[in-house]
Amino acid sequence: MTATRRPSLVDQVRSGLLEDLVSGKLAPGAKLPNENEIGERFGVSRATVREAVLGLMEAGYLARRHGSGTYVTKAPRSRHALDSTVSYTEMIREAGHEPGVMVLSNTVREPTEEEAELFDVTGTILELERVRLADARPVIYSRDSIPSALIEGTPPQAMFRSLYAVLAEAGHEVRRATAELLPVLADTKLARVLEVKRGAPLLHIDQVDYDTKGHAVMLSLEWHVADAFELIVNRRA
Amino acid sequence: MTATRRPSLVDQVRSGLLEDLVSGKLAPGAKLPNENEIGERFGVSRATVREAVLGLMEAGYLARRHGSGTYVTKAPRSRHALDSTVSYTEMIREAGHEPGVMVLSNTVREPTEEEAELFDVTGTILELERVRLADARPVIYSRDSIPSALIEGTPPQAMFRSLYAVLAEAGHEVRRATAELLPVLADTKLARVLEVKRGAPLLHIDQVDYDTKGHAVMLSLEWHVADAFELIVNRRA
DNA sequence: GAGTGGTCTAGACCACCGT
DNA sequence: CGGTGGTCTAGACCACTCC
Repeated sequence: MTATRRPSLVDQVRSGLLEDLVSGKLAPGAKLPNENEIGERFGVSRATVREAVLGLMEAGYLARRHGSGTYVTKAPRSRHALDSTVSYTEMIREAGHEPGVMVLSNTVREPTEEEAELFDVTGTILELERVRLADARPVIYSRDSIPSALIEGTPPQAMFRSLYAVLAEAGHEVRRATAELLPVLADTKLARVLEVKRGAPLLHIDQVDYDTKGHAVMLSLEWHVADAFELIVNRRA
Repeated sequence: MTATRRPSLVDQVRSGLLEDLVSGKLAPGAKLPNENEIGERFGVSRATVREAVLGLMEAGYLARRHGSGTYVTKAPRSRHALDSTVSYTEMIREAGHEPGVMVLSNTVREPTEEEAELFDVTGTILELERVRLADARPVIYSRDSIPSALIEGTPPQAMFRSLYAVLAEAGHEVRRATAELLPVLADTKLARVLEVKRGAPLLHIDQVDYDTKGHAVMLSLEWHVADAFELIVNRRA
């Protein structure tokens, strides 16, 4: 259905300002009008302007300086940042490569002890073993586990699409995730599926995805080829 | 001086709620009073309550459900998350280890091409080569570069403390940072200083720190021992 | 001192959840 | 339907920056 909702006033102001940014009407380093003037332009209150600006600040486009003004950031936002996207398909595409997926296995099995503890629901686990491709080159090997109960009725061929889309359609949209990072060496199996040498450096990511209600809905074990694409993390004090 | 500033009302409400959380008065899964009641309790308006709750949501303690209520998150917040701290000293301490630092070198030199482009100021670069310890075990080797102009007048012995503290005192408090992650293998030098085998897996982090004005103030090249402590990244959709 | 963002209020109406 | 969070307003005063 993808209900077409009226964008909030905050959204409208944010989009309006963003348009000025990408069109170049507001160049990097330029100073924005003050908050009252922006409010007049869009016909909204100052509180609404502030929330819109806050969003653009978090996205890295703007910087506020108390007592001075609001300015356009010089350094453009880093794409495919690890902390602001959860979809690797998107990440690969934004890095300028053609994303692809190869399904190695698709099984239903009993939960492991770790999974039984992690997931609130009981029952079997659907495990998907895949290799992601960037321009036909293997870049990520992953083993994803989802409780079968969460995606009952989803046709098997849907598994070839994004698991996030599958979960969202089943009413379990992923809102946030926790990822643990660990550098490892490629063993024989990983070397084969990722087409690297045995002992090559890989980044292992152990990730748990949570839906809007805060329930764990997917466990992902991933191994990333070292130089496939830049993995960026934005850190804040 | 560390000016003692009156905490804002938002801070007071956030602290008050946080106290209930850590004391267990509000158990995981419990439902909070509605926003008007919280406002009455602290004597503030609903907007103030909402901003405080927003902070606790971003920190992962609370979850709001439209039309239902605000609830205490079940999974406790992961400590030493890579995206919410920039100080490794803190990270090591929170992981339950005694942090330590060994300074390998402390030199002043001309900027590299990359540094000249990155930093807004000109002049020489102060480079600090260090090994961080957790309970006397080497866990991170780092090479930090700061434009000398930014920390003029800082006594040399200050370099043994946190560089973030040094920068903050010089009026360049670090607000955010961008980190690029890359799994690598230990070469001979890294193996020696980190006391691991040659070819051992390491996590290389290439980080740029920015101050409140958005200017780059420090460039850090780091190599982390694989299993020293868990590196977590919180991701949001 | 003039102008900016930072904080806060009191109230209104809307959208969603559960009974 | 009542209760919850989601959005928004109009106005006030404070804190900081810069001339």
